[in-house]
Amino acid sequence: MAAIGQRNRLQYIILGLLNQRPQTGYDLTKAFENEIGEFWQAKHSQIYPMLKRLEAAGEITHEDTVTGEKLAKKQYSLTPAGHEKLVAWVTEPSPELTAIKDEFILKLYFIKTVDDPRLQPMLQEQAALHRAQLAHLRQRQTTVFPDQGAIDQAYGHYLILDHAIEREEHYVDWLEKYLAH
Amino acid sequence: MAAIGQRNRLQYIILGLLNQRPQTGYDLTKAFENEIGEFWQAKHSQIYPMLKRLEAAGEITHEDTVTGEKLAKKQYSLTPAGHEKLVAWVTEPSPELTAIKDEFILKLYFIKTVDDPRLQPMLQEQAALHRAQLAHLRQRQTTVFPDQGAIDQAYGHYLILDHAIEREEHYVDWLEKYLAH
DNA sequence: TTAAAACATGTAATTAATTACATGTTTTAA
DNA sequence: TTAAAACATGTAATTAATTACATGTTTTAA
Repeated sequence: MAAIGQRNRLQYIILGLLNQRPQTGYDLTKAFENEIGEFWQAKHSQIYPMLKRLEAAGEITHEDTVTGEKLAKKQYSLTPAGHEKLVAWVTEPSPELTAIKDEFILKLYFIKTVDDPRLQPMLQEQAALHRAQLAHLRQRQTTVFPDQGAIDQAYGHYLILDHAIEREEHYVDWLEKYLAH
Repeated sequence: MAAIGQRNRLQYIILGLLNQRPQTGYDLTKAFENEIGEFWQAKHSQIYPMLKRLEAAGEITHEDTVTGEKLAKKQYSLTPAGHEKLVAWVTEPSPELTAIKDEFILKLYFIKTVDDPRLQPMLQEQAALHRAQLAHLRQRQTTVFPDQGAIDQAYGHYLILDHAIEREEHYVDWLEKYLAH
């Protein structure tokens, strides 16, 4: 039998998010639509089954709550076993490089010459896309981290948002380097 | 019935690589270990079945060759239908942002304060990893593109290698920004 | 007051991707 | 001369991930 779930990083991300505060599957899904999504992707159809798995393994538990008249919610939180597993994961080395999938850059690879008429429109299109994403991330930064106190309380969150912003800045700079002026 | 293979970008990458020159599955696998791998990942166990699929669809063909006494190779090349499909893919817009998976950045997210004793060793470890990758990519650049003529013949390839190098440079710079000096 | 958006939770079917299994040849360096 | 590395091609089993299906509640803005 192969080592079960040898990788499976999603479980650790969920443990980490629940360590910050108890949350519902819906809340976790939203987290992947914000900063987390810049460095890992998951949809609710992957998250809900994982929550069941983690609960079955005794690493999280849930409490049923109701909003309004009858909207049922499950508020999940870490057990001591779950917390231990999270700490172990954060502590171990991360020897793997960033895995990137970028369809646009791939298309670029198949442009043979600098005067290909498709090149400039492609660069323009991507520049617009990444400028919009950059503006979005900068907006997030001012709302999520309005002052130094907010940074001090969620330093790691601040770091990854800063990283995402710098990445987009450099992506746009790179595109502009090859944009005809 | 859902649109079959609506996404499936791997097939286009293979078509693009075969458009440059006829190649074997082994050659394609090697391409994913170099620059292509910076922007898309695939193993031979995904590539060989895809080659069969593309051939069955009439988009590529192969020619059997033998190296030495009896080592059989299949040299794949594009058919006109395959070339058409490749051109259509390159021409259509690429509205999706880069998908990134970075386990280290995720771990950082769960570091709550600037004085967490795990922070600096984590940053150091990643800096070493990315500096090594950067050195590797720069080495590639000098060997693959020794002069302007090489660049002019494979401009897209030059662009993506340049992009990969800048990305690693900025990653290292970002890590150093938070490294205690 | 009402329609749309957001909140909330799940499963089924399919596809993508990795890891492991399986086998053999040729070249290179010790 | 020989062992290791690289070349070469595949399939099986498993896991990861997406898309589609399925259903209902609450809040917000027109």
